[in-house]
Amino acid sequence: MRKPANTVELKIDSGRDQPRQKLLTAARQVFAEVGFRAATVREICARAEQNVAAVNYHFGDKFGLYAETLKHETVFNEEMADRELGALAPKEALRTFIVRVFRSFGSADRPAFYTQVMMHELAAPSEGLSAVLDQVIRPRVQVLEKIVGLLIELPPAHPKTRLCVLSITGQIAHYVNSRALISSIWPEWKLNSEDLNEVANHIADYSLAALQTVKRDFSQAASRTRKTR
Amino acid sequence: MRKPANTVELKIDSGRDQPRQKLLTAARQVFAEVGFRAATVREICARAEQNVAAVNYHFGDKFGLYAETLKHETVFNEEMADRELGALAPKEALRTFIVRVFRSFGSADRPAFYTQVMMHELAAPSEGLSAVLDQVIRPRVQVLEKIVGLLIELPPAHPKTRLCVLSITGQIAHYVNSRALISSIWPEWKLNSEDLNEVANHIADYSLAALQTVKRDFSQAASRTRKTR
DNA sequence: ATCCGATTCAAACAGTTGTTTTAAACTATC
DNA sequence: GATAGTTTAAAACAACTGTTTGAATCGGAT
Repeated sequence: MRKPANTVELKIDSGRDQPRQKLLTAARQVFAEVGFRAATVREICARAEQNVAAVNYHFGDKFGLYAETLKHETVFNEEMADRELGALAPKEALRTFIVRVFRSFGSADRPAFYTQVMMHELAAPSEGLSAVLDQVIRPRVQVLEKIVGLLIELPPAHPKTRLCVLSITGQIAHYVNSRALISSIWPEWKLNSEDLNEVANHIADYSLAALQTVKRDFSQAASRTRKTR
Repeated sequence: MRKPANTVELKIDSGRDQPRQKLLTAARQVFAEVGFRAATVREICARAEQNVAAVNYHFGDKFGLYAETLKHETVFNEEMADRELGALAPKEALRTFIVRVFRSFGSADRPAFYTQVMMHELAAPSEGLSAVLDQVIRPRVQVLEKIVGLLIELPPAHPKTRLCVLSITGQIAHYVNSRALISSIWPEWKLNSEDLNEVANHIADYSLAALQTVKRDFSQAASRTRKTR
């Protein structure tokens, strides 16, 4: 035991690092299920069929494994998605964006890794939050700001654009964050991928209708003070 | 030490149970901050200026304290609020409902207890989830179903009503669940109570516009199959 | 076959957790 | 004021955590 890895060590002989890969996939499972803090290296090692010391040997410590886990899944293609969506009319761009995000959540019984990790990070933030934020959230928000800006004819950075973007992302995130709650309130609601597709289209319809009204109303009566009583 | 409380024991001599109350308020703080699992009885007892054994003596075990904590805050006046909303026109009822929920979240620096506990429960559910669900969530969802049903002229139990309700609750919940994320993306966005009031009114405007379109569109073309491409 | 570094393993370590124990302090009643 | 029941307090317990240790094992170059 001489070089217990803190320097990341490129490792191009990737054919022969089964333990690392097994640890990574097991870790992704466990971190997604219970979050960083509640995850135990013993559980991870058990699933990966590795010794308890393997995590510290290969990744330095528990958080090193977590960070590697977050890094590894970053094979997203924002530019392509951006270009692709830019070619569509804004209305259809919004709809396909929503449908695509929903699809990336995975099915009801097998939600995607980032989806679950983000929930844990939001409830009990660790150092990993900013990584997920930079790599997954921020780019998508920028795409949405652009689309919504076109739809309501306001700049992407306008406060009203931001509110509308959050109205959309809020609707989407709800089916991730509160899935347990929804299933508990409406037990017959299965939320399989077909259902989620219907939900995605509902959100698109709902938001397109709202955005059209925003476009119409917001331009002139920008500063309407409303009493909340 | 003879009767270490598992039978709840009404305790009407409430003037003299400082330790219990101090434990409960300290526990609410800690549970809200880090969730049930990550909370430690030592931290709770330290804040309550009580001995470590106090939790087990007064509440049986850690979860007994948690359950009592959840039970105790249920002195809400939902019924009154419900009756009050029924007297308003549906549009204004929706707006005041949203504003009121936002207000119950507390200000930015001091979010309400249930709000934070629910986040932790959703990310890492414990036995306490169903309690919060029954006492806080379900009643409010029913109120919303009624209002939205009136607005889109569909029964409260209709699937489309459900989707619209979730579109509204999703927008609201987003400012709770993802507050850390929002503050990180738009650091200048302070989200004080004035901001939140503006957000609440935006959500009302946004949703009223969408619901009007739903009412218009949904009645005739109920089963429109849409290709997602 | 031999050697040396890299890897694996069982065991142990140090710290934290919820809970229990045991005795002391308190409180109200006779 | 003595006494029985209730409450507090310090300490210890057992289980679990991430991490380290040091020896055993492996795999390829000599």
